[in-house]
Amino acid sequence: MVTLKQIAEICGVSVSTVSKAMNGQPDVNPATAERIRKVARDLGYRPNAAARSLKTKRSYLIGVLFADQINHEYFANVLDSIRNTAMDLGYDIMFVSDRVGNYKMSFYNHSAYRNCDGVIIMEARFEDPEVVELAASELPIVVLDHVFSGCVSVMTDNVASMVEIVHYVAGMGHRKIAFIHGQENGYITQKRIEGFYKGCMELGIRTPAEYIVKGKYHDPEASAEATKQLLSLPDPPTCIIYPDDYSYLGGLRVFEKRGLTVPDDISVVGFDGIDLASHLRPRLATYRQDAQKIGEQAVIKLIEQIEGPMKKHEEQVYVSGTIQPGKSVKKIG
Amino acid sequence: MVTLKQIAEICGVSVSTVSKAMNGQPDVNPATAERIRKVARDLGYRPNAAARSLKTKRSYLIGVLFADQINHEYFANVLDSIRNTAMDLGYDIMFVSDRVGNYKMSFYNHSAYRNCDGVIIMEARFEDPEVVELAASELPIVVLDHVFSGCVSVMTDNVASMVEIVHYVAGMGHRKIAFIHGQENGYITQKRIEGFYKGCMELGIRTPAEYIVKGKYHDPEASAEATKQLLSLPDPPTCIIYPDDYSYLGGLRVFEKRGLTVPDDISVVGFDGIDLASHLRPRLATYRQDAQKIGEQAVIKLIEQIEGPMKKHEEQVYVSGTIQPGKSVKKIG
DNA sequence: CAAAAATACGAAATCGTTTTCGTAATATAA
DNA sequence: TTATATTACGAAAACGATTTCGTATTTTTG
Repeated sequence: MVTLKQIAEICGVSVSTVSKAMNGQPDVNPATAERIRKVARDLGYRPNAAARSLKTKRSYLIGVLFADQINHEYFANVLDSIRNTAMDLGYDIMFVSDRVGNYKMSFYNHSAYRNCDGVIIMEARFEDPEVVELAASELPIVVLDHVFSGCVSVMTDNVASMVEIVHYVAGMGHRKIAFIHGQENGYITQKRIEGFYKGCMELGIRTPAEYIVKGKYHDPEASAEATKQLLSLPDPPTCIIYPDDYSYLGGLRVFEKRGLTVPDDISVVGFDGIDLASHLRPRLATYRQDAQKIGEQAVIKLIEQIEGPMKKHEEQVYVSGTIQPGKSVKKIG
Repeated sequence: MVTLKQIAEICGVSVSTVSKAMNGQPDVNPATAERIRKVARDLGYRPNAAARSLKTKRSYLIGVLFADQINHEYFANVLDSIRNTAMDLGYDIMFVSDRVGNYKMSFYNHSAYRNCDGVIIMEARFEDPEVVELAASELPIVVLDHVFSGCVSVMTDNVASMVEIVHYVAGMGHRKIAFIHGQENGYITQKRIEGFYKGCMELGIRTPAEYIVKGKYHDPEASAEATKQLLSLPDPPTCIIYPDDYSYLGGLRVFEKRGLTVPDDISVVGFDGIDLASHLRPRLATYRQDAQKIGEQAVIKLIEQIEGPMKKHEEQVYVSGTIQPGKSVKKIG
């Protein structure tokens, strides 16, 4: 491994000067600096992150907290965007776990142990005391799809998105609109339910309580159950909004079994706007969350806290998505 | 930040002794060690990865090279397994990219810069000189779905899996079996094509060249194209094997448009065995790759090279998958 | 031309660990 | 009891960088 010291010896200067030359410090003769850099290049010098981090207390490492939805296309897309943006801005991404081998280590301790400059909390059990500890720590944090006091949050405006969906569906003539929502304890679920009500209210649509049933995100089984429930209502809905695109597969299954065709017999809308939705026939109408931008904002807002004058603070960043029409909603009335 | 020095002062011992106590070295009085550890615990001491790594040349960090298929369910599952296994064994996972900010840095240099103890290459452009450089470096490497000389590879036995699929399909009475394969330049594609031929050969099935058409992995569009091509053959196949489960969606679309029903009019088989396959109706018959085990083996084999007596070497590790029947193949004849 | 300012560099401390080697104190063996 | 072995600890060097501060030299200014 080639070190600054070796370069210094070859160039006949001190280690300090080499360091400065490599970092583009002003107090080194341009000619000398160039000579040093050339030698460094020729020798294949590369800095040592550990040494640098030890001295500067900056690791250029961003921790990412990811519980288990890694195989969810939407989250995967966000993660990918986080990775790309971080890379663009000179940071690396590391997963933060709650232990190191047999040794138990809280999320916060783990992040600190690795000298992470900040952490993005995406997809975690937000009530977990360890997650709360992390959020409340002095580390710069960005949370996705949740709000922690004192932290920056980045997410789709869930109220607005549901309002949009309701408007879209109502615009197609539907009045009997059902909503299968995700886990009730989640922040975004609350907001989406709120948005659903709001949309209905704005349009003067009276929605019976039975039209709002609980399901689970990314879970076709749960959606299948909920769908059956809705279909067996004395006055079933003409349109069902699913927790997300993927879980709609459960509903689809039920329709097929009962000989119902989408959208002729029943209209449906998803959420997320993953590629899957556009490969289904009929194309699934959905609300496309801008995963790319959400990941981007997460990183930008995190680095802002790390490098900028504005330290850790509370802020909500909403990234707008868009209705992606599709053919799964029938025009009626 | 609590350091060994502070603990040493409080306990009235030297830094060396504290270090030894924390690491369970034998040359420290058990009573003293316990006393030190208690103080450390009370103070919330946590080691500093950078300092440790700088001194020991071991980072307990595994680099993962991931080009862009992160939103592919199969890869996501492998990644998840890698993450879990690494965590179990005391390692962290970091993505390795080919630059740091504006500064271009090869995959190898990046891995070395971060002191990665080893790198798992999953899903990369294997012909990329930088990937080749990384594979050829002194760093312990494990490659997935590809073979590099001098490196450990972990993958499904692609020949055997295709043979199994052909046997399965033939066992259902099919003789006219088509295969849409992925990108031809890939190692696994070659192997799968080989397996397909082998299976047909073993069963004395004469497959016309037109039954083997090229498509792309994870790409429904390409599969749609290939499917059309197959269906318009004078003597079309009774069963089509797709590059993977996801890309089958493209085929499905074509069938629906033409009014063909699976499996009554046409039988199909996928590859991967992702959850999606089991949520489709009819359930898609597929070859389930054991993503969990592949990830596990990748990490185990990597750490074996890092810690074990057996240094970097060449080895092929095959993880067997299983046929997952489904209802998409009709019993005929 | 003298004084002040700017330039270019180096010595040395430091970051938080680990590890080697030396040594006093104690325990064991002869 | 003396010689030897063991135990328990510490001093100090090292890992590879960054950074502060001091200083000799050169340049600018009045």
